[in-house]
Amino acid sequence: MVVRRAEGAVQARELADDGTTVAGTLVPADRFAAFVAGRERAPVRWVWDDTTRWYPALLEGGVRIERCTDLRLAHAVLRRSPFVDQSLLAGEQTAGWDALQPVTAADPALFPVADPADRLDPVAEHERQQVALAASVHAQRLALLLAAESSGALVAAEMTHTGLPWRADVHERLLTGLLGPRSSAGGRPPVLERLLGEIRAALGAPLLNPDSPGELLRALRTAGLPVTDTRSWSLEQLDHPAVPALLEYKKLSRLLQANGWTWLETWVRDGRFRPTFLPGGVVTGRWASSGGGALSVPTQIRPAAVADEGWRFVVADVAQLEPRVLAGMSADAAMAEAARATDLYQGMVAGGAVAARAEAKVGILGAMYGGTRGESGRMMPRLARRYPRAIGLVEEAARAGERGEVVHTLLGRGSPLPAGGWARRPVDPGEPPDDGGSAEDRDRARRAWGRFTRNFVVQGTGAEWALCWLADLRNRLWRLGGAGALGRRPHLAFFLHDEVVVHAPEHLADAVVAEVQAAAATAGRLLFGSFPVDFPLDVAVVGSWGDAG
DNA sequence: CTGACTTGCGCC
DNA sequence: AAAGGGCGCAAGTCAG
Repeated sequence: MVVRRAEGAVQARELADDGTTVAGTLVPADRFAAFVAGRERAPVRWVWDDTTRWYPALLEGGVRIERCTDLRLAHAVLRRSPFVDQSLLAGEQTAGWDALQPVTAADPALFPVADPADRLDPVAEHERQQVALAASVHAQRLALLLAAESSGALVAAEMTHTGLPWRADVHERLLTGLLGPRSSAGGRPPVLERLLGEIRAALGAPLLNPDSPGELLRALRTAGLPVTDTRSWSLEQLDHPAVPALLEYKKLSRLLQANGWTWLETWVRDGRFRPTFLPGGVVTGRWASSGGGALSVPTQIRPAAVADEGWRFVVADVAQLEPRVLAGMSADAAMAEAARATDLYQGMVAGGAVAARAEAKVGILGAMYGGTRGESGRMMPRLARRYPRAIGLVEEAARAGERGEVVHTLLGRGSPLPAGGWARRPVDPGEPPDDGGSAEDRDRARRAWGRFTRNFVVQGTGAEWALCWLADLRNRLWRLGGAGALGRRPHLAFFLHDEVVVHAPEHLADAVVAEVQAAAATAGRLLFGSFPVDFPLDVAVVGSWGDAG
Protein backbone atom coordinates (compact mmCIF):
# COMPACT_ATOMS: atom_id res chain seq x y z
CA MET A 1 0.00 0.00 0.00
CA VAL A 2 1.63 3.23 -1.19
CA VAL A 3 0.48 6.35 0.61
CA ARG A 4 0.88 9.97 -0.33
CA ARG A 5 -0.36 13.22 1.16
CA ALA A 6 -2.93 15.02 -0.97
CA GLU A 7 -4.46 18.24 0.34
CA GLY A 8 -5.95 17.28 3.67
CA ALA A 9 -6.31 13.67 2.63
CA VAL A 10 -4.21 10.62 1.98
CA GLN A 11 -4.09 8.90 -1.36
CA ALA A 12 -3.63 5.18 -0.77
CA ARG A 13 -2.86 2.84 -3.61
CA GLU A 14 -2.77 -0.92 -3.49
CA LEU A 15 0.38 -2.60 -4.78
CA ALA A 16 -0.05 -5.65 -6.99
CA ASP A 17 2.37 -8.55 -6.80
CA ASP A 18 4.22 -7.34 -9.88
CA GLY A 19 4.85 -3.98 -8.19
CA THR A 20 2.32 -1.99 -10.19
CA THR A 21 -0.30 -0.04 -8.32
CA VAL A 22 -3.91 -0.86 -8.78
CA ALA A 23 -6.91 0.61 -7.00
CA GLY A 24 -6.59 4.02 -5.37
CA THR A 25 -8.50 5.33 -2.36
CA LEU A 26 -8.73 8.84 -1.00
CA VAL A 27 -8.85 8.83 2.79
CA PRO A 28 -9.62 12.02 4.73
CA ALA A 29 -6.70 12.91 6.98
CA ASP A 30 -8.70 12.59 10.18
CA ARG A 31 -9.75 9.07 9.25
CA PHE A 32 -6.32 7.88 8.16
CA ALA A 33 -5.30 6.28 11.48
CA ALA A 34 -8.50 4.27 11.54
CA PHE A 35 -7.96 3.28 7.91
CA VAL A 36 -4.46 2.01 8.72
CA ALA A 37 -5.69 0.14 11.78
CA GLY A 38 -8.31 -1.57 9.65
CA ARG A 39 -5.83 -2.64 6.99
CA GLU A 40 -3.40 -3.94 9.61
CA ARG A 41 -5.78 -6.80 10.40
CA ALA A 42 -4.33 -8.54 7.35
CA PRO A 43 -0.64 -8.48 6.37
CA VAL A 44 0.22 -5.25 4.60
CA ARG A 45 3.36 -3.26 3.87
CA TRP A 46 3.05 0.50 3.98
CA VAL A 47 5.22 2.24 1.42
CA TRP A 48 5.79 5.89 2.25
CA ASP A 49 8.25 8.66 1.65
CA ASP A 50 9.59 8.90 5.14
CA THR A 51 8.61 7.26 8.42
CA THR A 52 9.21 10.43 10.45
CA ARG A 53 6.47 12.13 8.43
CA TRP A 54 3.83 9.45 9.00
CA TYR A 55 4.38 7.19 11.95
CA PRO A 56 4.44 9.57 14.95
CA ALA A 57 0.87 10.67 14.22
CA LEU A 58 -0.29 7.07 13.80
CA LEU A 59 1.27 6.14 17.13
CA GLU A 60 -0.41 9.15 18.71
CA GLY A 61 -3.64 7.71 17.35
CA GLY A 62 -2.88 4.38 18.99
CA VAL A 63 -1.97 2.58 15.76
CA ARG A 64 1.06 0.34 15.49
CA ILE A 65 2.01 -1.08 12.11
CA GLU A 66 3.77 -4.31 11.27
CA ARG A 67 6.00 -3.26 8.36
CA CYS A 68 6.82 -0.46 6.00
CA THR A 69 9.17 0.58 3.25
CA ASP A 70 10.85 3.85 4.08
CA LEU A 71 11.69 5.24 0.65
CA ARG A 72 13.96 7.96 2.00
CA LEU A 73 16.19 5.53 3.86
CA ALA A 74 16.10 2.95 1.07
CA HIS A 75 17.01 5.61 -1.45
CA ALA A 76 19.97 6.72 0.63
CA VAL A 77 21.29 3.14 0.87
CA LEU A 78 20.78 2.34 -2.81
CA ARG A 79 22.32 5.58 -4.01
CA ARG A 80 25.59 4.76 -2.33
CA SER A 81 25.70 1.02 -2.76
CA PRO A 82 28.37 -0.38 -5.09
CA PHE A 83 25.98 -3.29 -5.69
CA VAL A 84 23.55 -1.03 -7.54
CA ASP A 85 23.52 0.19 -11.13
CA GLN A 86 23.04 3.89 -10.44
CA SER A 87 21.53 4.60 -13.83
CA LEU A 88 18.48 2.60 -12.79
CA LEU A 89 17.77 5.09 -10.00
CA ALA A 90 17.99 8.13 -12.23
CA GLY A 91 14.86 10.18 -12.60
CA GLU A 92 13.86 13.80 -12.55
CA GLN A 93 13.11 13.60 -8.83
CA THR A 94 16.33 11.85 -7.83
CA ALA A 95 17.83 15.08 -6.50
CA GLY A 96 14.70 15.66 -4.47
CA TRP A 97 14.97 12.24 -2.86
CA ASP A 98 18.68 12.80 -2.29
CA ALA A 99 17.93 15.99 -0.41
CA LEU A 100 15.00 14.73 1.65
CA GLN A 101 15.61 15.16 5.37
CA PRO A 102 13.74 13.53 8.23
CA VAL A 103 11.49 15.77 10.28
CA THR A 104 12.70 15.84 13.83
CA ALA A 105 10.58 18.49 15.47
CA ALA A 106 7.80 17.16 17.65
CA ASP A 107 5.28 18.60 15.25
CA PRO A 108 1.84 17.11 15.84
CA ALA A 109 0.62 18.22 12.42
CA LEU A 110 0.42 15.30 10.04
CA PHE A 111 0.47 17.70 7.11
CA PRO A 112 3.08 20.43 7.52
CA VAL A 113 2.82 23.19 4.96
CA ALA A 114 5.16 23.38 1.99
CA ASP A 115 6.95 20.15 2.75
CA PRO A 116 9.37 19.31 -0.07
CA ALA A 117 8.40 15.67 0.41
CA ASP A 118 4.94 16.43 -0.99
CA ARG A 119 6.39 17.07 -4.43
CA LEU A 120 7.94 13.61 -4.59
CA ASP A 121 6.11 10.72 -6.20
CA PRO A 122 6.41 7.63 -4.00
CA VAL A 123 5.02 5.25 -6.61
CA ALA A 124 7.66 6.16 -9.18
CA GLU A 125 10.45 6.06 -6.62
CA HIS A 126 9.32 2.70 -5.29
CA GLU A 127 9.29 1.31 -8.79
CA ARG A 128 12.81 2.59 -9.52
CA GLN A 129 14.04 1.06 -6.29
CA GLN A 130 12.48 -2.30 -7.07
CA VAL A 131 14.03 -2.33 -10.53
CA ALA A 132 17.46 -1.39 -9.15
CA LEU A 133 17.16 -4.03 -6.48
CA ALA A 134 16.10 -6.76 -8.89
CA ALA A 135 19.03 -5.98 -11.18
CA SER A 136 21.60 -6.13 -8.41
CA VAL A 137 23.99 -9.08 -8.16
CA HIS A 138 23.38 -8.95 -4.40
CA ALA A 139 19.64 -8.36 -4.48
CA GLN A 140 18.99 -10.58 -1.46
CA ARG A 141 21.51 -8.92 0.79
CA LEU A 142 20.32 -5.47 -0.23
CA ALA A 143 16.69 -6.43 0.25
CA LEU A 144 17.52 -7.58 3.77
CA LEU A 145 19.31 -4.32 4.47
CA LEU A 146 16.41 -2.23 3.19
CA ALA A 147 13.88 -4.22 5.20
CA ALA A 148 16.00 -3.91 8.33
CA GLU A 149 16.50 -0.20 7.77
CA SER A 150 12.75 0.36 7.39
CA SER A 151 12.05 -1.71 10.48
CA GLY A 152 14.60 0.39 12.33
CA ALA A 153 12.68 3.49 11.33
CA LEU A 154 9.57 2.03 12.97
CA VAL A 155 11.49 1.11 16.12
CA ALA A 156 12.96 4.59 16.33
CA ALA A 157 9.56 6.27 16.10
CA GLU A 158 8.09 3.85 18.62
CA MET A 159 10.88 4.46 21.13
CA THR A 160 10.39 8.20 20.91
CA HIS A 161 6.67 7.65 21.33
CA THR A 162 6.88 5.46 24.42
CA GLY A 163 10.05 7.04 25.83
CA LEU A 164 12.45 5.71 28.41
CA PRO A 165 10.96 5.78 31.94
CA TRP A 166 12.87 8.44 33.83
CA ARG A 167 12.51 9.44 37.48
CA ALA A 168 13.19 13.14 37.87
CA ASP A 169 13.25 12.78 41.65
CA VAL A 170 15.99 10.14 41.50
CA HIS A 171 17.96 12.22 39.04
CA GLU A 172 17.66 15.32 41.23
CA ARG A 173 18.74 13.42 44.31
CA LEU A 174 21.77 12.23 42.39
CA LEU A 175 22.66 15.76 41.29
CA THR A 176 22.22 17.22 44.76
CA GLY A 177 24.34 14.48 46.25
CA LEU A 178 27.22 15.19 43.91
CA LEU A 179 26.96 18.94 43.34
CA GLY A 180 24.98 20.26 46.29
CA PRO A 181 21.72 22.15 45.87
CA ARG A 182 21.01 23.83 42.57
CA SER A 183 22.10 27.43 42.62
CA SER A 184 19.94 30.19 41.25
CA ALA A 185 20.66 32.53 38.36
CA GLY A 186 23.26 30.46 36.62
CA GLY A 187 25.74 30.41 39.50
CA ARG A 188 27.82 27.34 40.24
CA PRO A 189 26.44 24.86 42.74
CA PRO A 190 28.27 24.75 46.11
CA VAL A 191 30.56 21.81 45.41
CA LEU A 192 31.82 23.38 42.18
CA GLU A 193 32.21 26.71 43.97
CA ARG A 194 34.38 25.07 46.63
CA LEU A 195 36.53 23.27 44.05
CA LEU A 196 36.90 26.51 42.11
CA GLY A 197 38.33 28.18 45.21
CA GLU A 198 40.81 25.36 45.70
CA ILE A 199 41.94 25.48 42.07
CA ARG A 200 42.39 29.26 42.08
CA ALA A 201 44.36 29.12 45.33
CA ALA A 202 46.59 26.26 44.22
CA LEU A 203 47.43 27.97 40.93
CA GLY A 204 47.68 31.46 42.40
CA ALA A 205 45.11 32.66 39.87
CA PRO A 206 42.28 34.32 41.80
CA LEU A 207 40.19 35.17 38.72
CA LEU A 208 40.70 31.98 36.76
CA ASN A 209 37.73 30.51 34.91
CA PRO A 210 38.62 26.83 34.49
CA ASP A 211 35.86 26.43 31.90
CA SER A 212 38.01 28.38 29.47
CA PRO A 213 40.65 26.04 28.03
CA GLY A 214 42.81 28.98 26.99
CA GLU A 215 42.79 30.66 30.40
CA LEU A 216 43.34 27.37 32.15
CA LEU A 217 46.28 26.46 29.94
CA ARG A 218 47.94 29.82 30.58
CA ALA A 219 47.40 29.48 34.33
CA LEU A 220 48.91 25.98 34.38
CA ARG A 221 51.95 27.12 32.44
CA THR A 222 52.39 30.16 34.66
CA ALA A 223 52.44 27.71 37.55
CA GLY A 224 55.35 26.00 35.82
CA LEU A 225 53.54 22.95 34.47
CA PRO A 226 54.63 21.55 31.10
CA VAL A 227 51.23 21.08 29.43
CA THR A 228 50.04 21.69 25.89
CA ASP A 229 46.35 20.98 26.39
CA THR A 230 43.91 20.75 29.26
CA ARG A 231 42.44 17.30 28.72
CA SER A 232 41.85 15.29 31.87
CA TRP A 233 44.15 12.57 30.62
CA SER A 234 46.99 15.07 30.25
CA LEU A 235 46.35 16.65 33.63
CA GLU A 236 46.42 13.24 35.30
CA GLN A 237 50.09 12.92 34.37
CA LEU A 238 51.00 16.03 36.39
CA ASP A 239 52.11 16.18 40.00
CA HIS A 240 50.66 19.42 41.35
CA PRO A 241 48.28 20.25 44.21
CA ALA A 242 45.79 21.87 41.82
CA VAL A 243 45.33 18.72 39.75
CA PRO A 244 43.00 16.62 41.94
CA ALA A 245 40.60 19.53 42.43
CA LEU A 246 40.78 20.35 38.75
CA LEU A 247 39.95 16.80 37.68
CA GLU A 248 37.06 16.66 40.11
CA TYR A 249 35.86 20.05 38.89
CA LYS A 250 35.95 18.94 35.26
CA LYS A 251 34.03 15.78 35.98
CA LEU A 252 31.30 17.48 37.96
CA SER A 253 31.12 20.46 35.67
CA ARG A 254 30.60 18.12 32.75
CA LEU A 255 27.77 16.39 34.62
CA LEU A 256 26.13 19.73 35.39
CA GLN A 257 26.36 21.07 31.84
CA ALA A 258 25.46 17.91 29.96
CA ASN A 259 23.00 16.13 32.25
CA GLY A 260 22.14 18.52 35.03
CA TRP A 261 18.92 20.24 36.02
CA THR A 262 18.60 21.98 32.66
CA TRP A 263 18.79 18.66 30.84
CA LEU A 264 16.14 17.25 33.11
CA GLU A 265 13.78 20.17 32.44
CA THR A 266 14.42 20.11 28.73
CA TRP A 267 14.25 16.41 27.94
CA VAL A 268 12.19 14.67 30.58
CA ARG A 269 8.40 15.08 30.43
CA ASP A 270 5.74 13.07 32.20
CA GLY A 271 8.30 10.64 33.56
CA ARG A 272 9.79 9.79 30.17
CA PHE A 273 13.00 10.70 28.35
CA ARG A 274 12.10 11.04 24.67
CA PRO A 275 15.06 11.61 22.41
CA THR A 276 14.79 11.52 18.64
CA PHE A 277 16.59 8.59 17.10
CA LEU A 278 17.84 8.95 13.55
CA PRO A 279 18.26 5.60 11.81
CA GLY A 280 20.93 5.71 9.17
CA GLY A 281 22.07 9.03 10.60
CA VAL A 282 25.72 7.99 10.57
CA VAL A 283 27.51 7.15 7.28
CA THR A 284 28.36 3.69 8.56
CA GLY A 285 24.68 2.93 9.11
CA ARG A 286 24.70 3.45 12.82
CA TRP A 287 21.93 5.54 14.27
CA ALA A 288 22.45 9.11 15.27
CA SER A 289 20.23 10.97 17.69
CA SER A 290 19.25 14.46 18.47
CA GLY A 291 18.00 15.92 21.68
CA GLY A 292 19.41 15.18 25.05
CA GLY A 293 22.51 13.38 23.82
CA ALA A 294 20.63 10.11 23.79
CA LEU A 295 23.51 7.97 22.61
CA SER A 296 25.82 9.20 25.33
CA VAL A 297 23.73 9.04 28.47
CA PRO A 298 26.50 8.74 31.06
CA THR A 299 26.48 5.75 33.35
CA GLN A 300 26.51 8.29 36.21
CA ILE A 301 22.83 9.13 35.70
CA ARG A 302 21.49 5.80 34.42
CA PRO A 303 20.16 4.97 37.91
CA ALA A 304 17.45 7.57 37.20
CA ALA A 305 16.04 5.35 34.46
CA VAL A 306 13.63 3.32 36.57
CA ALA A 307 11.01 0.87 35.32
CA ASP A 308 7.37 1.58 36.15
CA GLU A 309 5.73 0.02 39.17
CA GLY A 310 5.19 -3.67 38.43
CA TRP A 311 7.46 -3.44 35.36
CA ARG A 312 11.11 -4.33 34.74
CA PHE A 313 13.88 -3.44 32.35
CA VAL A 314 15.50 -6.19 30.36
CA VAL A 315 18.89 -4.76 29.45
CA ALA A 316 20.89 -6.72 26.90
CA ASP A 317 24.13 -6.00 25.13
CA VAL A 318 26.34 -7.99 22.80
CA ALA A 319 29.78 -8.73 24.12
CA GLN A 320 32.42 -7.64 21.57
CA LEU A 321 30.02 -7.23 18.67
CA GLU A 322 32.47 -5.88 16.13
CA PRO A 323 35.22 -8.51 16.31
CA ARG A 324 32.53 -11.19 16.10
CA VAL A 325 31.05 -9.50 13.05
CA LEU A 326 34.53 -9.36 11.54
CA ALA A 327 34.98 -13.09 12.11
CA GLY A 328 31.63 -13.74 10.42
CA MET A 329 31.96 -11.44 7.43
CA SER A 330 35.47 -12.66 6.65
CA ALA A 331 34.48 -16.30 7.30
CA ASP A 332 37.59 -16.62 9.44
CA ALA A 333 37.15 -20.01 11.06
CA ALA A 334 39.93 -19.55 13.61
CA MET A 335 38.52 -16.25 14.84
CA ALA A 336 35.02 -17.68 14.89
CA GLU A 337 36.39 -20.47 17.04
CA ALA A 338 37.75 -17.90 19.49
CA ALA A 339 34.33 -16.20 19.37
CA ARG A 340 32.72 -19.41 20.59
CA ALA A 341 33.85 -18.42 24.06
CA THR A 342 31.79 -15.88 25.97
CA ASP A 343 34.85 -13.66 26.04
CA LEU A 344 36.32 -13.52 22.55
CA TYR A 345 39.63 -12.14 23.76
CA GLN A 346 39.97 -14.98 26.24
CA GLY A 347 39.11 -17.32 23.39
CA MET A 348 42.03 -15.91 21.43
CA VAL A 349 44.34 -16.69 24.33
CA ALA A 350 42.97 -20.22 24.60
CA GLY A 351 43.47 -20.68 20.86
CA GLY A 352 47.14 -19.81 21.28
CA ALA A 353 47.06 -16.64 19.16
CA VAL A 354 48.30 -14.40 21.95
CA ALA A 355 49.65 -14.81 25.45
CA ALA A 356 47.31 -12.52 27.37
CA ARG A 357 43.80 -11.11 27.13
CA ALA A 358 45.09 -7.53 27.13
CA GLU A 359 47.20 -8.27 24.06
CA ALA A 360 44.24 -9.79 22.26
CA LYS A 361 42.10 -6.76 22.98
CA VAL A 362 44.58 -4.09 21.99
CA GLY A 363 45.55 -6.08 18.90
CA ILE A 364 42.00 -6.54 17.64
CA LEU A 365 41.00 -2.96 18.40
CA GLY A 366 44.08 -1.81 16.52
CA ALA A 367 43.18 -3.99 13.56
CA MET A 368 39.66 -2.54 13.45
CA TYR A 369 40.56 1.10 14.12
CA GLY A 370 43.88 1.31 12.35
CA GLY A 371 46.28 1.52 15.26
CA THR A 372 49.27 0.15 13.42
CA ARG A 373 52.04 1.32 15.71
CA GLY A 374 52.92 0.79 19.32
CA GLU A 375 51.45 -2.07 21.29
CA SER A 376 48.71 -2.95 18.80
CA GLY A 377 51.12 -2.69 15.87
CA ARG A 378 53.42 -5.21 17.47
CA MET A 379 50.54 -7.67 17.68
CA MET A 380 49.56 -7.40 14.04
CA PRO A 381 51.95 -9.91 12.43
CA ARG A 382 50.93 -12.57 14.90
CA LEU A 383 47.22 -11.85 14.46
CA ALA A 384 47.60 -11.81 10.70
CA ARG A 385 49.21 -15.25 10.78
CA ARG A 386 46.59 -16.66 13.07
CA TYR A 387 43.53 -14.93 11.58
CA PRO A 388 44.49 -14.33 7.95
CA ARG A 389 41.00 -13.84 6.60
CA ALA A 390 39.81 -11.44 9.30
CA ILE A 391 42.95 -9.33 9.32
CA GLY A 392 43.14 -9.53 5.53
CA LEU A 393 39.63 -8.11 5.22
CA VAL A 394 40.31 -4.98 7.28
CA GLU A 395 43.72 -4.51 5.68
CA GLU A 396 42.20 -4.68 2.22
CA ALA A 397 39.51 -2.18 3.25
CA ALA A 398 42.23 0.16 4.44
CA ARG A 399 44.22 -0.16 1.21
CA ALA A 400 41.08 0.42 -0.88
CA GLY A 401 40.34 3.56 1.10
CA GLU A 402 43.89 4.79 0.62
CA ARG A 403 43.39 4.36 -3.13
CA GLY A 404 40.24 6.47 -2.89
CA GLU A 405 37.92 3.56 -3.60
CA VAL A 406 34.50 2.73 -2.16
CA VAL A 407 34.26 -0.10 0.36
CA HIS A 408 31.05 -1.76 1.50
CA THR A 409 29.48 -3.59 4.40
CA LEU A 410 28.34 -7.19 4.20
CA LEU A 411 24.84 -6.22 3.11
CA GLY A 412 26.05 -3.62 0.65
CA ARG A 413 26.07 -0.21 2.29
CA GLY A 414 28.75 1.77 0.50
CA SER A 415 31.23 4.19 1.98
CA PRO A 416 31.29 7.79 0.80
CA LEU A 417 34.07 8.96 -1.49
CA PRO A 418 36.80 11.04 0.10
CA ALA A 419 36.39 14.76 -0.37
CA GLY A 420 40.03 15.80 -0.31
CA GLY A 421 42.00 16.53 -3.45
CA TRP A 422 44.38 13.65 -2.78
CA ALA A 423 41.97 11.09 -4.13
CA ARG A 424 40.39 13.03 -6.95
CA ARG A 425 40.88 11.69 -10.42
CA PRO A 426 41.42 14.30 -13.10
CA VAL A 427 38.02 15.13 -14.50
CA ASP A 428 39.00 17.70 -17.02
CA PRO A 429 42.44 18.37 -18.48
CA GLY A 430 42.04 22.04 -17.68
CA GLU A 431 41.33 21.40 -14.02
CA PRO A 432 44.17 21.77 -11.53
CA PRO A 433 45.27 18.24 -10.61
CA ASP A 434 45.32 18.70 -6.89
CA ASP A 435 44.36 20.95 -4.02
CA GLY A 436 45.66 18.80 -1.21
CA GLY A 437 48.68 20.76 -0.04
CA SER A 438 52.05 19.14 0.54
CA ALA A 439 52.92 15.53 -0.14
CA GLU A 440 52.97 14.83 3.60
CA ASP A 441 49.52 16.36 4.00
CA ARG A 442 48.19 14.15 1.22
CA ASP A 443 49.79 11.05 2.72
CA ARG A 444 48.33 11.83 6.10
CA ALA A 445 44.89 12.38 4.62
CA ARG A 446 45.22 9.16 2.62
CA ARG A 447 46.10 7.12 5.69
CA ALA A 448 43.34 8.75 7.73
CA TRP A 449 40.82 7.79 5.03
CA GLY A 450 42.20 4.25 5.06
CA ARG A 451 41.53 4.10 8.81
CA PHE A 452 38.02 5.30 8.14
CA THR A 453 37.27 2.68 5.46
CA ARG A 454 38.95 -0.01 7.57
CA ASN A 455 36.57 0.78 10.39
CA PHE A 456 33.61 1.40 8.07
CA VAL A 457 33.28 -2.21 6.97
CA VAL A 458 33.27 -3.53 10.54
CA GLN A 459 31.27 -0.79 12.24
CA GLY A 460 28.78 -0.79 9.37
CA THR A 461 28.28 -4.54 9.37
CA GLY A 462 27.97 -4.42 13.15
CA ALA A 463 25.20 -1.87 12.69
CA GLU A 464 23.51 -4.25 10.25
CA TRP A 465 23.63 -7.09 12.75
CA ALA A 466 22.15 -4.80 15.39
CA LEU A 467 19.38 -3.64 13.03
CA CYS A 468 18.40 -7.24 12.29
CA TRP A 469 18.42 -8.00 16.00
CA LEU A 470 16.25 -4.99 16.72
CA ALA A 471 13.81 -5.68 13.89
CA ASP A 472 13.27 -9.29 14.89
CA LEU A 473 13.01 -8.41 18.57
CA ARG A 474 10.38 -5.77 17.83
CA ASN A 475 8.10 -8.36 16.28
CA ARG A 476 8.78 -10.93 18.98
CA LEU A 477 7.90 -8.45 21.73
CA TRP A 478 4.66 -7.54 20.00
CA ARG A 479 3.64 -11.19 19.71
CA LEU A 480 4.50 -11.69 23.36
CA GLY A 481 2.25 -9.10 24.68
CA GLY A 482 -1.49 -9.60 24.98
CA ALA A 483 -3.65 -6.67 23.99
CA GLY A 484 -3.50 -2.94 24.30
CA ALA A 485 -1.33 -0.11 23.07
CA LEU A 486 2.39 -0.36 22.52
CA GLY A 487 3.26 1.17 25.86
CA ARG A 488 1.10 -1.38 27.69
CA ARG A 489 3.01 -4.33 26.27
CA PRO A 490 6.69 -5.27 26.40
CA HIS A 491 8.40 -2.69 24.18
CA LEU A 492 11.80 -1.40 23.18
CA ALA A 493 12.60 1.67 25.21
CA PHE A 494 16.19 2.41 24.24
CA PHE A 495 18.87 1.35 21.78
CA LEU A 496 22.57 2.18 21.80
CA HIS A 497 24.53 0.58 18.95
CA ASP A 498 24.81 -2.87 20.54
CA GLU A 499 22.58 -2.60 23.58
CA VAL A 500 18.82 -2.58 24.04
CA VAL A 501 16.60 -1.68 26.97
CA VAL A 502 13.21 -3.38 26.92
CA HIS A 503 10.46 -2.17 29.28
CA ALA A 504 8.19 -5.05 30.20
CA PRO A 505 5.61 -6.12 32.78
CA GLU A 506 7.40 -8.05 35.50
CA HIS A 507 5.63 -11.35 34.81
CA LEU A 508 6.88 -11.27 31.20
CA ALA A 509 10.50 -10.38 31.97
CA ASP A 510 11.79 -13.94 31.66
CA ALA A 511 9.95 -14.42 28.39
CA VAL A 512 11.51 -11.19 27.12
CA VAL A 513 14.97 -12.49 28.00
CA ALA A 514 14.30 -15.55 25.86
CA GLU A 515 13.07 -13.43 22.95
CA VAL A 516 16.09 -11.13 23.15
CA GLN A 517 18.33 -14.20 22.90
CA ALA A 518 16.32 -15.72 20.08
CA ALA A 519 16.42 -12.47 18.12
CA ALA A 520 20.21 -12.36 18.44
CA ALA A 521 20.45 -15.87 17.06
CA THR A 522 18.18 -14.89 14.17
CA ALA A 523 20.33 -11.86 13.38
CA GLY A 524 23.44 -14.03 13.24
CA ARG A 525 21.77 -16.45 10.83
CA LEU A 526 20.40 -13.66 8.63
CA LEU A 527 23.85 -12.17 8.16
CA PHE A 528 26.14 -15.16 8.24
CA GLY A 529 23.94 -18.11 7.38
CA SER A 530 25.30 -21.34 8.76
CA PHE A 531 28.79 -19.97 9.40
CA PRO A 532 29.32 -20.72 13.08
CA VAL A 533 29.92 -17.41 14.80
CA ASP A 534 28.30 -16.74 18.17
CA PHE A 535 26.84 -13.51 19.53
CA PRO A 536 26.47 -14.08 23.26
CA LEU A 537 24.50 -11.47 25.18
CA ASP A 538 24.91 -10.04 28.62
CA VAL A 539 21.33 -9.83 29.83
CA ALA A 540 20.05 -8.38 33.08
CA VAL A 541 16.52 -8.06 34.45
CA VAL A 542 16.59 -4.96 36.62
CA GLY A 543 14.46 -2.26 38.16
CA SER A 544 16.87 0.45 37.09
CA TRP A 545 19.20 0.84 34.12
CA GLY A 546 21.94 1.73 36.57
CA ASP A 547 21.81 -1.83 37.94
CA ALA A 548 22.58 -3.47 34.59
CA GLY A 549 26.06 -4.47 33.48
C1' DC B 1 24.53 40.40 17.90
C1' DT B 2 24.75 35.67 15.13
C1' DG B 3 27.07 31.81 13.16
C1' DA B 4 31.04 28.82 12.48
C1' DC B 5 34.69 26.82 14.46
C1' DT B 6 37.51 24.59 18.33
C1' DT B 7 38.02 22.19 22.60
C1' DG B 8 36.87 18.69 25.62
C1' DC B 9 34.29 14.78 27.07
C1' DG B 10 30.37 11.52 27.29
C1' DC B 11 28.81 7.08 24.72
C1' DC B 12 29.53 2.87 21.42
C1' DA C 1 57.07 12.42 19.46
C1' DA C 2 52.97 10.37 18.55
C1' DA C 3 50.77 8.25 15.48
C1' DG C 4 42.62 4.35 16.40
C1' DG C 5 36.97 4.58 13.98
C1' DG C 6 31.99 6.79 14.61
C1' DC C 7 28.89 10.32 16.94
C1' DG C 8 26.25 14.85 20.00
C1' DC C 9 26.53 18.52 22.98
C1' DA C 10 27.95 22.81 25.53
C1' DA C 11 31.00 26.41 26.33
C1' DG C 12 34.52 29.26 24.74
C1' DT C 13 36.46 31.77 20.89
C1' DC C 14 36.63 34.46 16.94
C1' DA C 15 35.07 36.64 12.59
C1' DG C 16 31.76 39.33 10.42
